[in-house]
Amino acid sequence: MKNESIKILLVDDEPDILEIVGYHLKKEGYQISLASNGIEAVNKAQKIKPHLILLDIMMPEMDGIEACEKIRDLEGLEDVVIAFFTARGEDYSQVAGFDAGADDYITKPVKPKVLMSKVKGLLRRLKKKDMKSENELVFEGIKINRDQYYVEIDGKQITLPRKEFELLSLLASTPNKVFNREIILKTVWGQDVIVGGRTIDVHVRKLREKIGDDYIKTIKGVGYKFVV
Amino acid sequence: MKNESIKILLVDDEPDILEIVGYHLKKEGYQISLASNGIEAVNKAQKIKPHLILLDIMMPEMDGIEACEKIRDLEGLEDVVIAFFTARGEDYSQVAGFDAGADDYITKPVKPKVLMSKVKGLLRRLKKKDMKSENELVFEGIKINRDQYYVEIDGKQITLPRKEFELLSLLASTPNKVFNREIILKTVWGQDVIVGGRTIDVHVRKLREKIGDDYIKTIKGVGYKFVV
DNA sequence: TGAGATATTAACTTATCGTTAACTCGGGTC
DNA sequence: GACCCGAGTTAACGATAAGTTAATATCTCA
Repeated sequence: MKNESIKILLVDDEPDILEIVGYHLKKEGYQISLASNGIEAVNKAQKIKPHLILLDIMMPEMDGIEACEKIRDLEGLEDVVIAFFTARGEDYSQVAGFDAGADDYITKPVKPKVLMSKVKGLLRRLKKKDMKSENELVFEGIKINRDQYYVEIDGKQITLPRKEFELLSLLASTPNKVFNREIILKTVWGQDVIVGGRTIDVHVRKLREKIGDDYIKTIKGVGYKFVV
Repeated sequence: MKNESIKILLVDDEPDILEIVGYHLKKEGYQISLASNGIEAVNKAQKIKPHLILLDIMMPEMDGIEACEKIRDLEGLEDVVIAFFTARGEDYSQVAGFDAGADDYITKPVKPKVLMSKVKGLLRRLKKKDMKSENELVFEGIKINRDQYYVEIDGKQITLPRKEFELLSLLASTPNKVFNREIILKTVWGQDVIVGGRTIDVHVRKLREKIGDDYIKTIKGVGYKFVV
């Protein structure tokens, strides 16, 4: 996931903090939203579904702990990463924070560089989670999941043998692009494997047998392509 | 979670440190494992799946930063808490450490009392997470409890030997994901353990014997996956 | 240390997958 | 229409991955 598609919600009642921290985060390309109290934070979190929330504890209206609990209960925000800002010496115990569902603590004042790498670290967890489900190609009527090694046709799950799966996977990776035999061989079979001239055809046929004739189209004299 | 069931991996190239810090941690009841360089650290982390790793930065073979990155990428260790030991004045910047995925820093020399409360603080995060899921994977007809090391099939409790349990545990940790033999070996057996080609199969067979044939599916030429 | 449990290996079987070979089909060209 | 070429089709064969079993090694714990 690129920084540009990552949303961070920054919550603090001191405008100075919002400005300076926001500035640094924006410079890295993150999408920043701001809130200056707990109620606002909960509302914005609900609305924009951020990936990461940096939450001051001491705030008017609703403090960070309470906001954190509320946010954790919101629909669709189970996976958001929440970190508390605490001024060094504030006597809120970290225990309360972790109990409320925080993932980390950042002590103010914080050097920009340290902040940035903390943020990166926190987002790392997120990325891993995302990657899990990211390996999925979804088209009308067909879904290809590379992790789970299965294909779903009109909602029915089927399992393909390895070569067939890899062939389909390759073609579907860029729909409509024609892959010539050479490229297919190199990618699915490997650099220097020598196979007969009809091998690919046979696999294509077996594939079509299983997923239907509609998805793989032959371009005579050129190669094959995946169409939706 | 009780201290007795918490595993801490302690990594430092100075035997003195290992001994003294290890002593204090043991006194608190934690399970301690030791390593004296980065490579060893990665291997042990893989194998014993500690909850917390205290990692020296300056080490021969592989430094702490690199080890930290490697560990973060291991299967099933996404949630381990990692803290760096740094000698005061060492010029490794904290930024590099956080970038590598560290959760905290501890500056050597450290007073036992301070160390203990740091450790407790770090483990607090863990507790929170653990309480959430109680480390229990629940599916239709099967329940896997990693803390208590037991499996329940249709309400009947069974006990699995270690390897079988870990294998099941790994597969079930992300249902439907296909784990290839390499990953399975690395995770269940450890980095560089060399075993014959049929070892995994045999364990799978024994597992299926006990939990039934329905949960573990073979994807020929790829690996195994857990299905519900 | 020794018994019982657990893990690994070896040797063999089975099933599935990948490939080939031989044949067919169809469109384009002379 | 005869010929050619690229692709489709089919079944059969061989390779390879996984299953199975029993024997052996290793670990664990009293």
